Amino acid sequence: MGVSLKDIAERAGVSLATVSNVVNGYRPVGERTRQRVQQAIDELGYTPNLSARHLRRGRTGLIALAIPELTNPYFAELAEIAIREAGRLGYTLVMENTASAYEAEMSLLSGAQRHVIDGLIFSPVRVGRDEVLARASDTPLVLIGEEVYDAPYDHIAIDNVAASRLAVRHLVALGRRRIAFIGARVDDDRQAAHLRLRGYREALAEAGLPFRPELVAVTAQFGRRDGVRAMRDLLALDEPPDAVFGYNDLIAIGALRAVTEAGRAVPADVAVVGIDDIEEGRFGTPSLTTIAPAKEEIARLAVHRLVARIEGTAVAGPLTLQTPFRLIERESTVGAADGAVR
Amino acid sequence: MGVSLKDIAERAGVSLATVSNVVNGYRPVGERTRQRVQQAIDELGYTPNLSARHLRRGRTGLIALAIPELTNPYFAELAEIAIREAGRLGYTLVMENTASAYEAEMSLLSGAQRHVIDGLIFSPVRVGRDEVLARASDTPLVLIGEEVYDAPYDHIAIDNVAASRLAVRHLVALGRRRIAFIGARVDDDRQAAHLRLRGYREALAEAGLPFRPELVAVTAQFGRRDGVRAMRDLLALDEPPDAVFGYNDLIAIGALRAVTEAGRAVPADVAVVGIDDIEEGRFGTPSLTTIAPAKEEIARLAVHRLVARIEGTAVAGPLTLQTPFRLIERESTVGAADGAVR
DNA sequence: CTGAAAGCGCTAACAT
DNA sequence: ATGTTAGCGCTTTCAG
Repeated sequence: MGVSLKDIAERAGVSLATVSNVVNGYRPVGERTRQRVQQAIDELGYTPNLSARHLRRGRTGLIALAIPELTNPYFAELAEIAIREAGRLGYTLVMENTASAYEAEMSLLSGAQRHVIDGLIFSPVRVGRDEVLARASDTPLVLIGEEVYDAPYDHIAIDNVAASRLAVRHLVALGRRRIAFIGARVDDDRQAAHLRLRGYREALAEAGLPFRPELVAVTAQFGRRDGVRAMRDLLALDEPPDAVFGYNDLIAIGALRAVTEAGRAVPADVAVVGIDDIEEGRFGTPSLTTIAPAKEEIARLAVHRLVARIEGTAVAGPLTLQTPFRLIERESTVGAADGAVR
Repeated sequence: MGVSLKDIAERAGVSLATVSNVVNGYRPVGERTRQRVQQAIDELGYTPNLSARHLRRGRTGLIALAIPELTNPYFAELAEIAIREAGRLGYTLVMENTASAYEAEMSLLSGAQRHVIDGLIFSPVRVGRDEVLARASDTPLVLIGEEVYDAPYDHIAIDNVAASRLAVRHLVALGRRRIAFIGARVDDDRQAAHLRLRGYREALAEAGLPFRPELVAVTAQFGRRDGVRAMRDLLALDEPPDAVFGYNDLIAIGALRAVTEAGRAVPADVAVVGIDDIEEGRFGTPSLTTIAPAKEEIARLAVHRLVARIEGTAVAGPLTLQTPFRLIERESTVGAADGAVR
């Protein structure tokens, strides 16, 4: 073992409690005592044993961020911010990879990690409102990304319907008439894919454009490959689309690849827009027009809310927080301007 | 608090030790006793308190993966595998973001996380041989990615010199004569960038091509933007390169973007190759030729070696393990073939 | 402002 | 095969 509180107490000639108070600052400590203790700490190189602290406090200092995949840059960017914020608040963040699997999501949700984590930030994919409501665990939970109506949990996300509307309006404004949507499993109306589809339909309706089911492509996952496949199918239609709105940037990037492979021009023949504003989209050719969510804010809010719940701090404001987003126009819809990467 | 061992012991009418043995299996337990205990566990919904276990065992069950940035897809892919492997071995992996900062790397190396993590997998960027050798902490350490000669630690990486040689030979074989290299801080000869530069020079020498200092571009970081900037400079030369070898895929992707922006053709005017085989490179236009390291093997080896050191298991084999790699030819060097994404 | 001591839940050494 | 118990290092009453 290393240096413990006891060692410091002996060295400084004070009690355990006093050392603890110097370290934690719960109670005032006399200036001279404090200095002696601090000196002993420095000399012996003391670091608190967190396991002991956690055992005593009944908390572990660990919070989990459960996401479908770390290799989706959107989640990697989110995770990077969340890790930093958690650290600032004295917590360590661990990543849980659900791989979009129902079992993994349920396991996390129902508290398989009790005694391991103090709280959970969860981005559900397969699990819906019913499962969240039925949850038995009392581990604090913050939801991100998905809409789970009326659940008694904090929920942080962009307004998916409005964001999608904005994306599609942009395509409409460019004069596109046959606008396709590529998303995943839209049959399940609890999912964000459904909300984004709804925004898509609303924007079409606003513009007086008909909704054409054949222009909606369903994918199994949310990756680049899914976008490629779906786009190939769309291009094979008798009347292929002149624009595509992808559920996320990865799907949109896949679509971009498929259009280019097919020898058609972006945006001349097909304009493409996604959601997420991942860095990859800024540097591709063509660069990708996208809806940029306030990732910094989402991650920061999620961590702070969760920590507040864990520590029992009063939390003001509604459970559901909608974070801002904006349209970033790039080459995939408006073509190359000065040619510079933004 | 929740349900503890004691609660189970009372319910099942046995001692604490017996319950512990049912849970951990250290000692044999009679079949009937086991069943009674198991039933109590199920009924009361017991999960072990890890803080207590860790306090008692003197270990936390946490290992850290310290990388320069999670948003570099190479590291995200590595992390995803490492998280999975750690979980299989009963450990939880936490990510430490050094942001390529010297202080952050030193802090981790010198054991600021003592009592928090049982071991560290570390991908150094700023820190070199001297710092690693001077390390005082006794937390087990496994190095990945960088060459730190003669340090008494496990080290897992590809042969950077050989990998670079392979990449540049490929460009030579395509008939390129003015081959540039884009890397970071090559002045420091302890870094991988230096090794990759050496491989580059060796391949040039083999081919009887002169080494031209003006064709070596130095970047501050390892991102796409760095690649763009460096490539712009290279293109501004009186005699611009006809091929570029990027330190990693992100830099190569930035270079790709710069070439395209400048209105030149890839690979006709400039061929581009990187290292890492990140998924992004497979779906860009043009797709990126790259050296693919065995990421699965690197991550798996790193975790297993580290856990072996933590648990004091005898570890066979040398400290330094070189993992395989291979060249993947794509459009950025050989042009579009059938147009299909691999 | 400081000290003494209980006890968080668990594992492992020692008994039986 | 099972029981008893010390003690890991810390925080936090309760005393002084």
